[in-house]
Amino acid sequence: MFAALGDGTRLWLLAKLNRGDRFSVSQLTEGSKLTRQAITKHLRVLERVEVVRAIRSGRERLFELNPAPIAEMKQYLDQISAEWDEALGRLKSFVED
Amino acid sequence: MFAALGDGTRLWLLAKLNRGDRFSVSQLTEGSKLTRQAITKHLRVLERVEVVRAIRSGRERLFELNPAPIAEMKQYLDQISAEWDEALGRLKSFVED
DNA sequence: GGCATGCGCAACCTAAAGGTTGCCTTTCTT
DNA sequence: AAGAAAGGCAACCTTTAGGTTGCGCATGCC
Repeated sequence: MFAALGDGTRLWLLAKLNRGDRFSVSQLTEGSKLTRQAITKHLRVLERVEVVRAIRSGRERLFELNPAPIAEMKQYLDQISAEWDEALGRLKSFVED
Repeated sequence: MFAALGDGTRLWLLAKLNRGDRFSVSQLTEGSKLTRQAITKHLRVLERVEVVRAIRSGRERLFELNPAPIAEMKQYLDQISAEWDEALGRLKSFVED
């Protein structure tokens, strides 16, 4: 999941899909300096971790964002910082004693 | 940042540091099947994005977690899902009209 | 039917990521 | 003072990630 977002091009794709519109592969390729194939590969990566979802309409594949795994990730980060805060709390009360 | 967390070993390291304790390189290497050098490299990656911080004490380098960039990342994800929710809202009111 | 459009598949290339090994320096211990 | 413990550095290897090119297959349009 983190790895899927750990690439500039893919973050850029997410940004394009962010407004809630659906885009075809060719549309997503526009303005990217990369080949359609490259974009396809990136989309495949995003698809595998389900942060993006494709529905085919005729000869096109329209991609849209899927918010669920993003929420999951936030939870994970919340957990990390919560445990960290707790640890800081323990340290503080230890120092104060 | 995402890329830095996009590796199993590094997530594992973060998990070890998560309780708020400080660990030396050797300590972090224990139980990991990898060489000390490999761990060092991973730590360097985490250090570069500042999710981890090292302080040297004698001949050791003690690593600790730095919560700030994690919070930053959460904010970023919040922004994504907020914009997505907003888009869904627009869609909903459009359908209802 | 015939041609353009939108994609997928496969082969291939190159650079970078992940790992190991060997050796050297610094610090601690006794 | 000498040896052990903790690390850093550099060279090297192997796999994977990111990209391109060429071709083939549907779908849409006239």
